[in-house]
Amino acid sequence: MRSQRPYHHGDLRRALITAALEVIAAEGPNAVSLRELARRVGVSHAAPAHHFGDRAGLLTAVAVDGYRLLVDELDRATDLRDLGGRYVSFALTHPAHFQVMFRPELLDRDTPALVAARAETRERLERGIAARQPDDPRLGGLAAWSLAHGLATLLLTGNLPTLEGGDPAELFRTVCTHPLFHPEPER
Amino acid sequence: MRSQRPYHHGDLRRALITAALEVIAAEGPNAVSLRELARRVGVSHAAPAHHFGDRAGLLTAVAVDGYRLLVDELDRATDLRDLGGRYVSFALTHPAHFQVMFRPELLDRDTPALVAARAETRERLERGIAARQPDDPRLGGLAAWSLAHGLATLLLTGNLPTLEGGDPAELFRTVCTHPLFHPEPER
DNA sequence: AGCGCATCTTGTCGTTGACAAGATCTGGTG
DNA sequence: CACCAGATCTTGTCAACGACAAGATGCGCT
Repeated sequence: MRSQRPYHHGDLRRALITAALEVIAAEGPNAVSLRELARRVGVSHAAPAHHFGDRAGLLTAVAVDGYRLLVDELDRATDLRDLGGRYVSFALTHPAHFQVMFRPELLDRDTPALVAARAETRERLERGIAARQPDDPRLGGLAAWSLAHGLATLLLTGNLPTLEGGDPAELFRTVCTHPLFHPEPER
Repeated sequence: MRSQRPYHHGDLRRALITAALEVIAAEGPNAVSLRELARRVGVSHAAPAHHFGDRAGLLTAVAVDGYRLLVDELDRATDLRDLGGRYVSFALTHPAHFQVMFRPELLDRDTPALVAARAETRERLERGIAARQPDDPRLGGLAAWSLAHGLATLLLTGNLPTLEGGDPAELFRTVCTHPLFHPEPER
């Protein structure tokens, strides 16, 4: 048991990311303040700068964390629709991560770790698509990703009040097979 | 010609919104500062507060402005796919508006003008859907809106580097009819 | 002529991000 | 064991910001 407050925190980096996720979940990424995170964790106001450089550096670390979790989730998918369902489900179960991941102006977009994590995610998505659309994986990936991402975003931003509550992954599967997208809808 | 700087600006409200749109387009909504907008327009640092209350009030006004433009655009649509195409196209031609419109934590979500503008937009989308899916307009609307919104968002956030450059409305139409969404994809 | 109110200004406070310089601890080398 | 190098954290400071308060200005209406 540490007497009071040891000079070295132990795992300050991880603690700050966790605190940031709490703030983001409660009040959004804009409410994240390095000084308040430092206060929560019990260190001085300038301690975070050592680990992350600046605010963008911290949020970039959060985004990388999120991409890793998403990759783990996508790796469990059994087929393409399950892939989309897991994508939407991830967004709703990890809203704090998801929000930061797709807000480029908050991030250091060229950080190697972020570039790598994003590439890994895209690889998972394209692999899932290619298994079913070997001739045109790029366009198919765009279509599936757009639908999943749009559904997730609209749910997260509270633009679909009447439809909340159900299982998001199942909702995606339903939407995915909707006849609206058929080439000959009138039969 | 006004001598130097008349005490009353004339149309400060509009001027501030315009300045805000410039800043958002250049550096994103987080870079918007009431004081810098005041500086650009040539008024004192507290002048904006009179028109918008606070920062959220100003961004809410921007969002309302955007919803009105979007409604005007959607009203020109000839059919459902054109509707989606115009939606995606609007997002890419008015990125500043679009970003603010779907970032609820930046806005005063209960402002009557915003609620009304959002309802009007939703009405346009659902009307377009209902014309083709009279039995289940809600789910069809969700599907089409998700696809359009997801495509727009991914394009805006720079997650689709290899596909940029083409006409976004046409891209939507292509994606919309992709066989990926067919109930029996293997035929 | 003059009153009321919207509009705009000046002044101020607490908070923040960023930077600089110094204190403290840890791990490894001699 | 002595000790050093670097990683980790602290204290101090600055400019910018949002918000608020109080006062100045000018427009429109009576």
